[in-house]
Amino acid sequence: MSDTQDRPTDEPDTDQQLDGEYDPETVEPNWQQQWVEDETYAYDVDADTRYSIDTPPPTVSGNLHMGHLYQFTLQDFVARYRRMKEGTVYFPFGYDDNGIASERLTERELGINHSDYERREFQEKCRDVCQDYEDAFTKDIQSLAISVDWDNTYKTIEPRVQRTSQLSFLDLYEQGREYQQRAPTIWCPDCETAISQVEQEDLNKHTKFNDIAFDIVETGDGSDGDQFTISTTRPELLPACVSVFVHPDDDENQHLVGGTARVPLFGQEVPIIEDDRVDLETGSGLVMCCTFGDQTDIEWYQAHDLDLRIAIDESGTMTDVADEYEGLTTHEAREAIIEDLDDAGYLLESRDHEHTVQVHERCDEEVEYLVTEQWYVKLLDKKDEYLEAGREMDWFPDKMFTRYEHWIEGLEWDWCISRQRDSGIPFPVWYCDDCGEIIFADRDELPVDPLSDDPPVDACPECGHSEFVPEEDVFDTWATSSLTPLINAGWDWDDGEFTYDNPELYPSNLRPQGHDIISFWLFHTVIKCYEHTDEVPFEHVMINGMVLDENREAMSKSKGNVIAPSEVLENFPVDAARYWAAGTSIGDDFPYRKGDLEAGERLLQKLWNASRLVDQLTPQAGTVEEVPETELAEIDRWLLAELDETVDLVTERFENYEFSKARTELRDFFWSTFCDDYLEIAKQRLDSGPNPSTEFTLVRAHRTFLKLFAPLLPHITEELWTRVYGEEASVHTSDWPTAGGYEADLQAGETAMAVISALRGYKSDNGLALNAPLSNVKIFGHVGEFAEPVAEAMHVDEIEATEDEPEITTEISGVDLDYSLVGPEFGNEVGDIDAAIEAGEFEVDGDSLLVGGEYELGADMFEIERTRIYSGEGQMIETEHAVVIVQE
RNA sequence: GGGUUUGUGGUCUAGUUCGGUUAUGACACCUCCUUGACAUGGAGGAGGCCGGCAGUUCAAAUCUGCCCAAACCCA
Repeated sequence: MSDTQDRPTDEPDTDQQLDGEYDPETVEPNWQQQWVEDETYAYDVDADTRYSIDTPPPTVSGNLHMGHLYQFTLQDFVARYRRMKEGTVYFPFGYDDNGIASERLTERELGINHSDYERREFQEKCRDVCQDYEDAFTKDIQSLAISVDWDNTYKTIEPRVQRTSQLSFLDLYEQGREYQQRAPTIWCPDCETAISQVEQEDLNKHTKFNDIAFDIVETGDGSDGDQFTISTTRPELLPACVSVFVHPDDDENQHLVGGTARVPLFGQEVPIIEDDRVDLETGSGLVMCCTFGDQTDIEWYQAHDLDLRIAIDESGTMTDVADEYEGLTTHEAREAIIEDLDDAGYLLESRDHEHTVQVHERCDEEVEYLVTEQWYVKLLDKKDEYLEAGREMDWFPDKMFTRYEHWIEGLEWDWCISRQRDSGIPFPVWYCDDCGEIIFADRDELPVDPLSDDPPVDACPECGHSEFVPEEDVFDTWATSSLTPLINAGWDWDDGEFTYDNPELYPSNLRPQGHDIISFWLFHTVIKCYEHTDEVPFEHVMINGMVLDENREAMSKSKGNVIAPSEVLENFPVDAARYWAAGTSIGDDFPYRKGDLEAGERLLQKLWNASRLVDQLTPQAGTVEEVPETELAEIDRWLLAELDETVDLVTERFENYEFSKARTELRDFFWSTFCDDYLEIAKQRLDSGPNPSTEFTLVRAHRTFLKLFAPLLPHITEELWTRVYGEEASVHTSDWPTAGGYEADLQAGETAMAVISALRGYKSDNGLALNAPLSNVKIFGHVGEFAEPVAEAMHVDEIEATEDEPEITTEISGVDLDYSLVGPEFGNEVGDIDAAIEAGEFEVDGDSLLVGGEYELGADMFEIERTRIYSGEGQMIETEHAVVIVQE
């Protein structure tokens, strides 16, 4: 590392030149601290224009990973661009710390179980554990230069958010969008709570497929019968068996339908019924129905009005229905029952089997289906409306809308929002102990906890009874996190109506999030906000992909391929990591790539060195005077005109969240046009004394580059902005650049740059130093006023440029056809034309081309390809639009 | 099992909406060059016929169909 970097950053000195190498190790942490101290990213309520981002609040469940780094960096590109473009940005930060994830973290961290504590006590422990993680997380986010406004943060467990969440519950109930029902529910026996459809996922498990004999009590048609076989993976459900099903096409077992069977060991007699939902391919073709083993059991239970036999309780323990097995866990009961079946001669076979089971995504425990009383939000009756709501938002990339669409189309359950957990936001609800009437909290009193607060009435309005039972359940965590746009806008209830602290923040401009939670966070947010406000919560939705390892595989602890951000940042500057993150196509999964980090590091070095040169060439950089366009030298105007195009292009890229293209196009223009070409020219022009036109151009271009790079590379641009120009205000709060309306002969410029490039190649090929003089160069082509700059940059003594044809002999070597014109005109004769040209059977006749004596092609359809032969002094080089003759 | 998305040189990627001449760029690789901002630089080179097959067309990476592979979502 350089030892010349001990300059204090708080004393900008415009006269002091940049020197040495860029030292991100000290520069980056300095600025991160400075930005937080200066509140550089504070939201300005009074600004005329603004942009708001509904930041995803991470669940507090562990440490920062690459996904966080990637996702928050993408959001930060938008935030920084918009802050410069619009003036101010609302970029808050939240922690989602009220759900099962943080409960399980607390249990893990402290080695405790929630059921051993009072709810209050356990909640306190959760808060403490979460607080530590949140503090560490905040530091991490700051060290990534995420430009969050740290004055606007929230936690989903804090009282203000609890109030919002309970308010939402009451409003949806009043609108008739919620109901309470006792029904089969998806249940996690490990977490001991109801869960919703989205929280379950598939898992392949090894298990045993058991063939069990059932005694026939009587057959359906009175024929003889002794036993039949049922294949099941879940023998512990035998006590809950309420019927046996036969498929209508199952000829072999048709005689059983209408009969009765006896369940082994438990003895209950159950009906044998016909139903086409039986899977003929699996097992014996006969299936037992238990209340409940899976969703089909629920359907059968409802369709055939079967008995209810509940053999498993909330904790996955066998009930008294299981007779002697009562008190065993389901796993223990399974073992015991198989053994006893075997002893009794009812177990015919037990074989290995692999199948897919539904598990709770948080703990991988197999779900059960229990009949319990739960609260639901209605979804199924408004699918079409919610689809339409999704269409009202702009999706980036738009293909991600399909996921939202399919999720809604596939919905089969209303949303169960009650959870039997400790850490969460309570339902603001009590029940009359006598008649069961539901008593809701007053909106003005929220937040309430029915476990410690009294209901708002002394007597039941229905029956007059004065004893009440509190609702003990808490909300599903998504019931609260689906309100983030409203939390950000300060949605509240005051004086009999809904209000906003910051009405300008709703709807939000942008919802950024991963594609994995479209069906969780995005869907639930859209429907809840839509029901509360009658409008969709977002203008744009930006969906990011997942971070993969270098072999394009998902990072996971079990694969051991997880890369920690801290590991990356030990070896690379944050700006380099951001350069990598900008390499994505939005929505696609994105591999970690060391090469990109290295390329980012090189760009930082290039930017630093180019800035050093600009700084050296323009001693008065901070105070350079604007030169009117009419007084600018042609070459300077050309650079500024090219820059205009890049400004427009990069702006459009940011508007469309095309960070990868913004990065590539900006880098290319900066590196090849500005550094390779223009700086070389400027260097020579300023060599011969002061030149206001070039100095102004250098400064204008350089300042523009710093701004364009600022969203992607916030540290180095800030450092240069301050040091080169002595600016006191941050580059990140400066205005986004706009095109200056410069006009120049871009075609001539392009040709001239190609000539420079060709001369550079000539010198390289001929073993000459780049600064070696060339005595004479002739350019045949349109380079306008740029011959002189070319001569300066390439150290040419004498240069001549002419648009005349070069004084060389040519030989026709072929014909290039414009197939977009020739094709439609000649159709399937194109093959003949090609063949004739190939055979040399063509001649030029004035403006047209005669081919094979048969076809006549117009002037716009072809171009004659010539080989140039030069035998004069010097050497000929060809570029696309010019021929150059060089003499050393 | 169904659906969605993706499949371009060793790696990553542009181009695919509205088919059209030599398929873009970066990283890695090879050769040459100490040039006074930068060797984390510059010049040059090799490497792909666009997952596979079939079709439409004068013309297909680009359109259609089928197949294969991967990821995700849902059964």
